Amino acid sequence: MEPKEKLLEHLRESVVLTTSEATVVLDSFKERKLKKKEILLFTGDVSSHMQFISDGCLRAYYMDEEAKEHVVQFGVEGWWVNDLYSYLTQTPAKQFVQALEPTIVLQIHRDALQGLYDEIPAMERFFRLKFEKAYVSLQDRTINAMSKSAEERYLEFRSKYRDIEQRVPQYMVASYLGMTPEFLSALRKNLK
Amino acid sequence: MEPKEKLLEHLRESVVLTTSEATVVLDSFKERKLKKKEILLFTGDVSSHMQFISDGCLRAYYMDEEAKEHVVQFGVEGWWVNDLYSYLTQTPAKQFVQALEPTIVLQIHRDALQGLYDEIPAMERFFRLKFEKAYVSLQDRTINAMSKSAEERYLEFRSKYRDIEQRVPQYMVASYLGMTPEFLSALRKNLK
DNA sequence: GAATAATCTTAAGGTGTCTTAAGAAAGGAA
DNA sequence: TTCCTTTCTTAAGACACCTTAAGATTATTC
Repeated sequence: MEPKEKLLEHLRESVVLTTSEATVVLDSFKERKLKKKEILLFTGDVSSHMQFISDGCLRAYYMDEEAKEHVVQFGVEGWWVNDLYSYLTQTPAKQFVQALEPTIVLQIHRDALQGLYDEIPAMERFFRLKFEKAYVSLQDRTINAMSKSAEERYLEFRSKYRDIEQRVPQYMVASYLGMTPEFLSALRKNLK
Repeated sequence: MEPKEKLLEHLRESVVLTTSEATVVLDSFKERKLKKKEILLFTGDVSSHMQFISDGCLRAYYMDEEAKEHVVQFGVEGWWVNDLYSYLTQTPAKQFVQALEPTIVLQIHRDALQGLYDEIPAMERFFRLKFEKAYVSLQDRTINAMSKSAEERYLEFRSKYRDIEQRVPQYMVASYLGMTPEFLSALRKNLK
């Protein structure tokens, strides 16, 4: 399926759009292709687009003071990725966003999106709903991160995102789950 | 200041409301007073209201399998509290919401809020913006919880929410930060 | 298909945080 | 004021998870 078809289908899972609204919306997005390992957003740049993943897989991560990477988020087809803090506050990003596979994203500039919010109420509703859900699932992750053991977190991740586990390196999963790759490796051994 | 005045001021920090819109909005909220320790939402109940805190202080928490409490969130004047998962999915709440002081909240039923979304686009915008910000700050908390030491988390909490630290028992702060009260106590001793 | 890079595993020793148990201090109710 | 409840502290021993370092696999590139 074409990237923009995917996006439209994705939007219509949550809100109602007329044909003419759909045209306006889709025309606001530009396609961007990324090679494996290519970086979509660099630390220090200001994020100025929202990005819908049409194909492929990305991660958002940051480097701490000791230059260690921490994976904040994965994204696959049908998800949105960004350094949202940078996007919302227009300050330099603290995160990188990087393709882990050949990837296609659809980007909309924040000015254009602001225009859509004013013109097409369904778009404002779409993002209101999107953020509500995102908040709830992030809260779930936070609670897990703080109160569950490494093994429990891994098992939950595996049952929830089996597809992602198979597509990304194990050390990135470890990082996403807040443990060392060595510990995850040992833990996995014990499971079998 | 009157509860509804506070709410209106709060809304107008983010969006524009005409006088007549303001009236419609405020009429949709009902005031509810809570005594210290009173419970606003019980585990097992379905959350059907969004709640704005006009005065006082609350916490949201859940009990794990071993009957230990985990504080998910604090809220003071000008914040919103809820078990959002229960509210959004209309399933039984996993969290309690409890007043930690004599508290006044303004509640709006989800059906009424849905009506406002349809009638008054500024309200949809308000919550879109609210959830964007909430998501970003929760993400910050998640990153901290996963990658920082107990001491760092506590110091950050203290500098960010000094007011809350002074209003709630220390063991609840420990729980919110994902550590035991004993450890927080020891940690604080070392700081001086 | 060889060479190089990326990823995963193993293991020993260390540290941060928890558990348990007890007592001390502070707060609220009568 | 006094009593009872809630909250906070102290300390010893335990354990989950980390660090470091090295070698073993598996992918990627030319």
